[in-house]
Amino acid sequence: MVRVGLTPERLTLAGAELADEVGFDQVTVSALARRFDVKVASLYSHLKNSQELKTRIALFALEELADRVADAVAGRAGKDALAAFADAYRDYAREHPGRYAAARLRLDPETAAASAGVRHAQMTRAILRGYDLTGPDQTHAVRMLGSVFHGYVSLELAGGFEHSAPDSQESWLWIVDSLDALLRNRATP
Amino acid sequence: MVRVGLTPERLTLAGAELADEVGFDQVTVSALARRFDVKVASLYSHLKNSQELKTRIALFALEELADRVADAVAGRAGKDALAAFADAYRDYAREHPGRYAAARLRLDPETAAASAGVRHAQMTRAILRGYDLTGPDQTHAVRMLGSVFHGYVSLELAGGFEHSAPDSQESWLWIVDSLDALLRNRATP
DNA sequence: GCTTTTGCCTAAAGCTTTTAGGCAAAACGG
DNA sequence: CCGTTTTGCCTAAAAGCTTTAGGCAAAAGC
Repeated sequence: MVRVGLTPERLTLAGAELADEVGFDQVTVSALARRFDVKVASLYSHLKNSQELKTRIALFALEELADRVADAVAGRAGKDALAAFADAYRDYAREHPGRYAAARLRLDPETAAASAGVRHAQMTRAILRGYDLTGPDQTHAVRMLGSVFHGYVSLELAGGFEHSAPDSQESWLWIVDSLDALLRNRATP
Repeated sequence: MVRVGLTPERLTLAGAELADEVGFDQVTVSALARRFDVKVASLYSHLKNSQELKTRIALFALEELADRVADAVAGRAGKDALAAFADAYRDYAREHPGRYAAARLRLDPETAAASAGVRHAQMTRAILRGYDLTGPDQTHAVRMLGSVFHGYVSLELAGGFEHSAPDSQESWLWIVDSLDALLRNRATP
């Protein structure tokens, strides 16, 4: 009986990889056990249940994505920062579709409050510092940016823009451009 | 042995209702059988498999949503049409979260091409007739509108805007307003 | 080196999907 | 109206996923 050295962390990472390969909702405790070549029940010493596995992958993905975004926007401002933010988001989703899907898992409020989701919100607000938006306008803008980026990436991943011209990349640039113009127009004089 | 009168149509509708109650991914052949108080295997005379059930619900939802949107935008133009389109979309998602999730199911290309998804694209383009966009700009705009509306609705359904001011409704109006302005700015002179 | 802890195991129950084959109710045809 | 065909729901059963309980041996601690 050789010990493989399972830990919640290793299981989470392997789960994230599995998610990217087969899709987040195909991530099961069974599939993970196969991947480590151990019996299914063995994983239950490290995970409370299947839900915990998914939550852990979600938190991991949120963190990883937040790190990437932070890296991308560091030292940038204005439209430059906006584009870097948008690209970081989109690139992550394309490189790691399963993890991206995981990051969208609905977390219970306490878990969400303790997650890197908070950093995401902060960084979005930071982007908007370049645009002089005041009061509720800032929140509206945060919500709009979140919606556009999430919406676009999720439609793109679903293959929505695959079989039609122009290229998705062009639309992406057009949209980022438009958002920049929109935010500048909304700026308080 | 009383016959209940199962048909693919009744199963689809019941599946849609079930989706709204418990979430689209909790819709199972088993749950549906329980709802009709018949044995699970009985449903397999009417459905090829679980996937077909889900696809049927998705197609049903797409159709229903397209009907609603068509109704909402009929006789309107410009910003008025844009707002009606947006609201129809959002209201459907809030009234029928499970069906809305179903409508986002990834369909294989042929199924998608034969679905009401085509009408959705046409109606989005129709909205843009009020904004004099030419060539690729129109496609970019279609993609952006789809992204914003889908993104917002999906974040809202996930509870993303629940515990913070200002009210979600205000942001929604702000966003529709902003999109209208954006599209007017993009119009070719 | 001996004890305690830990990690992976077997066993088993419950749920979902799916296929195969059976029997009785409904529909059809004379 | 009765006999035949079709249809609809049934039982049975296999295979996969989740989860719990209890066991044994490897690793860690003294």
